[in-house]
Amino acid sequence: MFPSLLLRWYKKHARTLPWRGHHDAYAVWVSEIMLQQTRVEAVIPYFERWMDRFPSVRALAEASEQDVLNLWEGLGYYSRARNLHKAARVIMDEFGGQLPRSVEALRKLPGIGRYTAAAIASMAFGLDEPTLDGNIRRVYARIFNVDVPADSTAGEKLLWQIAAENLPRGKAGDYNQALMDLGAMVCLPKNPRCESCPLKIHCTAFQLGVQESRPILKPKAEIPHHINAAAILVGRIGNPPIHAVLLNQRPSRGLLGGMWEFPSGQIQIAPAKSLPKILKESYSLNIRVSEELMVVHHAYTHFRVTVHAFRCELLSKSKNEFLKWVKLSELDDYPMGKVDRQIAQKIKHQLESQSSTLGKSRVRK
DNA sequence: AAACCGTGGAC
DNA sequence: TGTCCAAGGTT
Repeated sequence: MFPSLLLRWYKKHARTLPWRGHHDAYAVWVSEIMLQQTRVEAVIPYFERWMDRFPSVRALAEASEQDVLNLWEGLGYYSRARNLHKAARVIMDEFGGQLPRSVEALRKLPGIGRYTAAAIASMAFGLDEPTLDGNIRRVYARIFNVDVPADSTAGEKLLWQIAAENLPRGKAGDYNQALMDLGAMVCLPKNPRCESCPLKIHCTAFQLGVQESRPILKPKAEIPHHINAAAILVGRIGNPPIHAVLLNQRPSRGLLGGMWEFPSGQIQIAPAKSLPKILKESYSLNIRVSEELMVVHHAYTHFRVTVHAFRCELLSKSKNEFLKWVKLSELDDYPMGKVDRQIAQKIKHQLESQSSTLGKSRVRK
């Protein structure tokens, strides 16, 4: 029925994307991981840089995690990068550098779930595997007017079944991508372009005029708002002494795992007063607050945060193994989340303009 | 099952 | 301006 209509539409309207036509399973894999919860436009420059720097499974496996996270900085969901890195080493060790050619084996690799395994299997290996992502879920929920929550257990089961039943044999790769292109360009979440949709005559939700309210999704929990305080400790290291700042490496699990940050903590109120106590408890750092440098607002997926960044003075040395003095000139080599990168940039500019002013005044005399 | 995990663009 | 949400996976 509609699969052949969709494939015909796809031949004419398929997007030209850097990872299409690669027929290199590694490129397909990298692109699928990057595309998880991330828009095509955001992925393209990262994909190009990645394939340039890590052109093969071997190149990725031999890289350091620091290098991997640096290339990923700004894309978000950093466990994807760490899992990609881990999986590359598994593929070298257990599969001789070649991706396994079955969904079962692919799914055992870290970072590859049901969707990604089927996407790689169908697109890179030509296997008859149906898949389901946010686009395909929306397209099917409209065509078949699915009226149970699409993100519930029952809804997911039904939609995966629909995906399997409608899969044209021998064309799964193109078909899966066609569904996603349709979802991204025509069957949009809001204001879908139904009049130019090749499947409108088959779309139950469109016939009933309820396409805007499909898929039905479960209500989302409210997100909390936190207040954080961060300490900017400036020192001098090396000979001749160069400006450096004290950074902390976050634990490998959880938010911004493995990334670097300015020592910080969550507080209730009165950030300047609370900061010394927090740093004492969390990092064994004895500090005195000197001045407030900046305030940063940021929205993560599950909470919002307001960060107060303070210039501070170190009162005694700390032995915390996760803390490190980093030269301003080497700040870019340390992967950070957006908030800390913003703070780092500001500190860098401030100290650079300071030292250049001092330099000029010295020259004058 | 529900919570957790980033960022940026569109409206 | 706040809200939604985008080629999901893990715990």
